[in-house]
This record gives sequence, structure tokens and C-alpha cells, in this order.
Amino acid sequence: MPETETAPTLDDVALAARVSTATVSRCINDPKKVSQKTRDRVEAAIDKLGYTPNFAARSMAAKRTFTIGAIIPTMENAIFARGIQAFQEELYQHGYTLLISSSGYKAEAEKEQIKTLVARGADALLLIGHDRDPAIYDYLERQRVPTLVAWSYDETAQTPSIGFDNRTAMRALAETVIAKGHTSIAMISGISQQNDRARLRIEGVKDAMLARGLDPDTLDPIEVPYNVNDGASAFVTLMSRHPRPSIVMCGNDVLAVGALRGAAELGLNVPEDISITGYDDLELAQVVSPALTTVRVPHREMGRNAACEIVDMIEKKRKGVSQKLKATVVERASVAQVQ
Amino acid sequence: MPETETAPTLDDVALAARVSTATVSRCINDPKKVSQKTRDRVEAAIDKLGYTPNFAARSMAAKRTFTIGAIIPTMENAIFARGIQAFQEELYQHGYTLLISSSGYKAEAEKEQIKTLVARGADALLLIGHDRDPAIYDYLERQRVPTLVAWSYDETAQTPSIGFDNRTAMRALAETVIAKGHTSIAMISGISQQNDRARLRIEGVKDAMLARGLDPDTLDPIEVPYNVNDGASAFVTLMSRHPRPSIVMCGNDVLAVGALRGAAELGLNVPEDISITGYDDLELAQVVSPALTTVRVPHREMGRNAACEIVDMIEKKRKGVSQKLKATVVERASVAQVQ
DNA sequence: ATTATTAATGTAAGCGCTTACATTAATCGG
DNA sequence: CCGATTAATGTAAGCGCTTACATTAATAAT
Repeated sequence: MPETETAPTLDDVALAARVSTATVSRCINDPKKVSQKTRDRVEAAIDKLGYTPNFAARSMAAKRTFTIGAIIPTMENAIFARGIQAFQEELYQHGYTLLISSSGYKAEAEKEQIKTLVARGADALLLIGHDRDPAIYDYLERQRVPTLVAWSYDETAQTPSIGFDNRTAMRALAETVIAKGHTSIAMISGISQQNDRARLRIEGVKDAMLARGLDPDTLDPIEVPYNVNDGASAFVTLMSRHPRPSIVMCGNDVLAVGALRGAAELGLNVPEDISITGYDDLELAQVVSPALTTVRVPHREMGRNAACEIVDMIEKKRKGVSQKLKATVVERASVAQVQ
Repeated sequence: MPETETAPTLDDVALAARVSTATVSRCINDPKKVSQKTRDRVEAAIDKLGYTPNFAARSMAAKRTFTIGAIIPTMENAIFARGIQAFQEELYQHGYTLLISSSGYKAEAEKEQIKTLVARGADALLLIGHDRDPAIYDYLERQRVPTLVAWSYDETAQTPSIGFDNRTAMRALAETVIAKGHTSIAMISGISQQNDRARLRIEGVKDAMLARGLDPDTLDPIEVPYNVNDGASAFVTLMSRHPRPSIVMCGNDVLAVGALRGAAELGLNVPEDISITGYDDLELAQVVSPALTTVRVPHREMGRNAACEIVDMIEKKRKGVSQKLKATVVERASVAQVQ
């Protein structure tokens, strides 16, 4: 019995199986290169000793970590959870581990986390949205770290992306709403600075207004952080505008839920007194009452596809190819027909 | 200009600063050991080259990774998100990185992920709840990986834990409910197999029933996975029981929201026709209507404290000390006064 | 049987750090 | 001013793997 129980190493296994360390290594990484007979011996030794390869040693020698880093703006609400979970599951299938950080929507924090992840030898990075300091992209390029953007789609961007066209999807929602007779539209948006999703959703609403003969300048969105409380207070502010809007379109479902709460506080009925829309189709959207009219985003599909794409980028050493997923408007009870 | 732009190493820095690698290393890890003058030189070199230490090399040499692993049952809904986010933030303050996996409530997956995390050299592990194969605890002990349990408190357990007493908290909620005149109680629980939180919450309800002269055997909880749909269908099942319960207590808020939806499907008004309670006090609970009577859990505090404790365990090489946080019942609109 | 070819295995050189120990420089008491 | 301390720096041995290359064993071709 060993007095200082220390984890067994490759050497221990090699010794026990009476082969060289190279053979053990091959058994693990490329089994077909070793004969059945010795493979059996080695595997027996591995089992007996309970050997697990040391990750740091392995990644130093191989210059590969089988780790992929992802930086998401927040874990607090469900916005990214489903997609990231799917991303992780798919990655796992391919033998990769996911390292997640959250930046709290702060560009500086994100920058730092990117460096940390790179120092940790992430084989690739998943980032949310395109908007960030170009220096970051330069850095990533110089470090040769493949990078993929998700939750956003932009074919003109340098960095490949898998996501949906936020602008077009939001425009479709806005057109639906306008078709229902709403002409006085207000909007609660997330902070659009450094956030293309937020920015493009605003543009989408304006596109629709323009197309339908409404003046986009009257939209004048309020920008607040994505949480229920801020959504609620923004809603209250909006309700004091003159003329009072007939609908409040929100940058996402969390904000819309906040708006719903604001309406409740004001004693307003939704959708009779005021209509509200969201974006994302979180579980939240169906659970709240009235259920939210919103845009459904294929979270899981996006996560899965991003995982496959990023693994391919790494293993085939090729540039990523962007993928546009369709986001569809789903109509529920939070929008009234006007007149 | 280097043709193959490869990340600068310690050697490069040492060369540029005209010192040995040891000095550079000390500059980074223990600056007070080197004189101001050379420190300045080294730091200048680091800046100039844009050097970041290689994580794998560092952790191999130091046998420390400054990484802490956490395995949570799921990321899909908000149950663990807030607490884990706080955990991560606090860890970050102390210079540690968090590696998260989710097991999907599957014991086998959890076991495998624990091994992965250990192989990756996690300095410590955060696990949710106490219930798991004892072999896992043995393994962790043998590998000398400090382990802390969260979301659960059990002073009798071998492994230290930071959490709340699920049983007592649920009992308090049940007593509140009984005090309001409910005598026919039904329950939708999470799967209690390998899940002490679920198990103890059931026990808590039974404790209250016993204490108030109700027969605990009539509770007969339905166990389903923690998601809205399963909650809804369990609710429907429960409503066909005779006699029909006057209240459905749920194992958590997600299930309670499902129950709410089930009630809506059945055309039942909450709380007039049927009362419902949750557990966790997720944001969800306040946002749904009627707002849920539930148990508030100090998620962020738990995450923060767990981080401090686990860092201490690592750095002071001492056993963890358990911490019991108070969970309080919060009454909202989903429970009616009977009679 | 003999050589050419291929498959299986072994040898050993790193990968980029940390750190025990050795060496040299600076400081100090008498 | 000198030996004794103490502070600052350097030297070099690993940490546990992978993998290019060398060697040996097995198989095929002649």
C-alpha cells in the first residue's frame, strides 16, 4: 500500500503492462496502432490502477486541450441557457469540454476573459454577437484561435456566425403588429451599445414602420439592462408619454415580462389597454399571462450547430462558414387587434 | 517580424529583460521577492511581448490549476443559475476559474464528469446535494480533491455543505398552509431518487402533516422531472383524485408554474379553486399570476459563501465547515384561506 | 531461404513552467 | 574593514505527457 497515495501516471501503467510509455499513449489516443494483445494488457493495467491521463501534461505535450471556451453575457436568466446547454451536450459528444464565463454584458470583462481562455489553451472560442473592439479579433487571429459568433448572423462580418437575422425577425414581428392596427409603437430595448442583437432589433422595428408608412423617429426606444425590474420601470415611463402608445415592443422576453409587471402595477390590462411583445420565446413567455407574442429562436438547434461547426473548424483547420437560422414570430395573447 | 507568430514564453521574457526565467516566474507569482528595479524591467518586457503564462505548463509545474469544478444538475432553467453566477463571481475575485458541467440529473453522467474534472486538475469540486454513490466520495478522498456540497445542508454528512435545511423549510411552508385551513394536501415532487433536496422536501411536508394531526400517508406525491410540462400533467393527474386536494405543493417553482398552467388548462382558478405552492423563489415565481407562495432561498449568498469556503479549504488545507443558511417562506397570492 | 515491406514497439526529446538549491550581491554589527 | 547575515538572482531538475525517429518483429514477395 503506497503511503502517499498519488495518482498513477503513464509510467506506472507502462510498467504494469510491461510496455513503453509510447505504447500506452498510443493505446489511449490511437488504439488501432497497437496490437490487440498488448492493447488488452495495457487496458487491464489502466483499469487496475484506475489511471486517468493528466490533462495539463497532455495538453502541453499535444498542444491541444480539447477545451472550447464560451463567453456569454449572463447566466442569470434563461436567455442563453438552452442554447449553451445544447452546445455543451454536442461538444461532449465530440470529446470536447466547455469552459464558460459570463461577462455581465461588460466589454472589459469580456476582453479579459477572452485572454484567460486563450491562456488556458482553449482550442476555439464561442462569442455572443459581433459587436466588440476590433483589437480583440486581431488578437484572436494572431493567436490562431478559431472563433465563432452565435446568437447573431451577419454574412458581411469577418468572423463566421451561426444565428438568426435579428433585424429581419424583429421587422416581421413589427409588421405583424402593425397589421393588427397598431400605429403608436413604443419600445424597450436592451442596451444597444456593443450589442448588435439589441441594435438590430431596434432597426427591425424601424424598418417595419418605414415600410408601413409610420415615422421611425417616433419610436424613440428606452434602453435598459435585460431584467424584469428595469423592464417594469421603463414601461411605467413609457406609459406617461403623450400620445400614449398602443403597444410596447420589448427587446426580449425578460423585458416584456417586466413590462407586464409594470402594466399590472399601473392597473392596466394586457392586451385590452396596452399590447406587449417580447423576443426569444423563453419558457417564461408561455407561462406568463397573458402569454407573450414573441419571436421564437431555435436555441437548441443553434447550440448544436455551433458545436458541430466549431469542432469542424478545429479539426479540419478550416474557416468557419456562417449559418442563418430562421426565427419565426409566434402570436399569443399579448397583442390586441386595434379597432 | 517572426514568421510563425507563436505565443511568447517565459524564456522570451527572461531574454528580453536580461534575467533568468526564475526571476520572471517570481515576478509573476511572488513579486515581493524581486527587487523593484528588475521587477520594472521584467514587467516592461511582459508588456512589450504581450506575454500570458501558459496555463498547462504552469499547472503541471505547480500542481495547482486555480480551477474549481462544479457539476450542476441542469442549466436549462434558473434553479441554479443565480447561485452559480455568484459562486463564479466570488471565485474570480480570488483568482480562480470555474469549470461548470451539467449532469442532467443523471448520476452516471455526474460520476463521469467528476472524473473529468479531477483529471483536469480541479483544485476542488462543488457538488449539488449529498445523495450519491459513496464510491464517489471515496474516490475524491483518495485523490485528495476537496469537495463541498451546496443547495443542501446536512451536518451529519461526511462532506461539508453550505445550504439550507430543505426539510425544515418545506415543513414551515406546509405548516403555514395547514394553518390556512388546508387539510387535503397533494404534492408534485422532483424525482427523489439520488436527490436529497427532493426527498427532504417531501419529508418536510409529511412532518408538518404529522405535527398538525394529518395522516402523512395520504400525501402520496407524484414524482416528475423538474420542468413545466411535467408539472402541468402531474397537476392534471392530481386533480382527478378523490377527494380532490385543496392545495398542491410543488417541489420547486418550475413545477409550480407547470401546475399553474395545468390549472389554466382545466379552467380552474388559482387560488379560488385550488391553491399552489412552489420552492426556490425564482424570478419566475413573482412574475406568474397569481404570484407564487414559495420558499425563498438565498441563492447569491449561498454561492458567495460556498466560493469563500472552498477557496479557504484549498489554501488553508483544512476541512470545510458546513454552513446553514435560512430559507424563509414568502407568502403571495397562490394560496387561499380555506373556510 | 533471403530480402523487401509493413506493422509494432521502444527511445528520448521536448512542451513552458515552478521551485529547491546554489551562487552572488547587498547590508550590517563590531 | 571583515566575516556573518540576509536579500536577490541564477541553475537546473523535474511535472506527465506526445510524437518524431530508431529499432525490432512479423509478413510478403521473390
